[in-house]
Amino acid sequence: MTQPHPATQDPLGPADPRFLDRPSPTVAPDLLGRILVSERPDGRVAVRITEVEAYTGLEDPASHAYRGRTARNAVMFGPPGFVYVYFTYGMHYCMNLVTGPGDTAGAVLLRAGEVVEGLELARYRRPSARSDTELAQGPARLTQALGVGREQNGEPVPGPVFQLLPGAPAAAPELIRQGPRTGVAQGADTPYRFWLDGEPTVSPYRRHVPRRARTSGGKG
DNA sequence: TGTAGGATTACCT
DNA sequence: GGTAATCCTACAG
Repeated sequence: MTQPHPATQDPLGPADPRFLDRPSPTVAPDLLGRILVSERPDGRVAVRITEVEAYTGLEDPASHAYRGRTARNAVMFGPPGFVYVYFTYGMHYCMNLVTGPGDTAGAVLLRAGEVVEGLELARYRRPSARSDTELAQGPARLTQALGVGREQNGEPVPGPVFQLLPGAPAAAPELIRQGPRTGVAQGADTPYRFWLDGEPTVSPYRRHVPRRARTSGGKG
């Protein structure tokens, strides 16, 4: 279930405009170890990315883009280099980087990271975190630690809010692992989840569990 | 217009 | 280990 990822031969740096204009399964491992900076009115938080998932668009039954363009996923169908933020489970936001090639609705979900700047602000934003490891351990936690919500949907990367830095250093290729995506109902066997081996911020893998049918007359 | 279910998390035993 | 929370989205009728 876990396998090493064949390292990219000639990876582009995140400052290169072509960095995100590639298929998402290629971009995803190249994001590991990079630094994502979030500049918000209340301050600046940066995370070192440790876990991601690739979604490939119309061909991918697990992608929000699978059923075509809607108001919700419109950003994914635009050019690479923008953030796609979505709301889920009635309370959480998660963020993606829209990738290429071109307008193919590819995206990489940012699943976990290590807060490397703005620890105090991240702790304030994530009061339920019992340790700094939990500040950005999980896609909704990472989004909350960065102060990202619905208003950041469609923000450019790089841009005034988000910056993607090389990392110091970027992930060592031999530490990159690859396996099935977490929590998705369809396409769960496609090994498009990438993470850094040994990182405590990587969220534990969970298979998708179908919601139990509501009982008629019961609550809900 | 109604309804089922979700790229999750926190808290319970 | 299990499940409630909570509302938006997509889709059927």
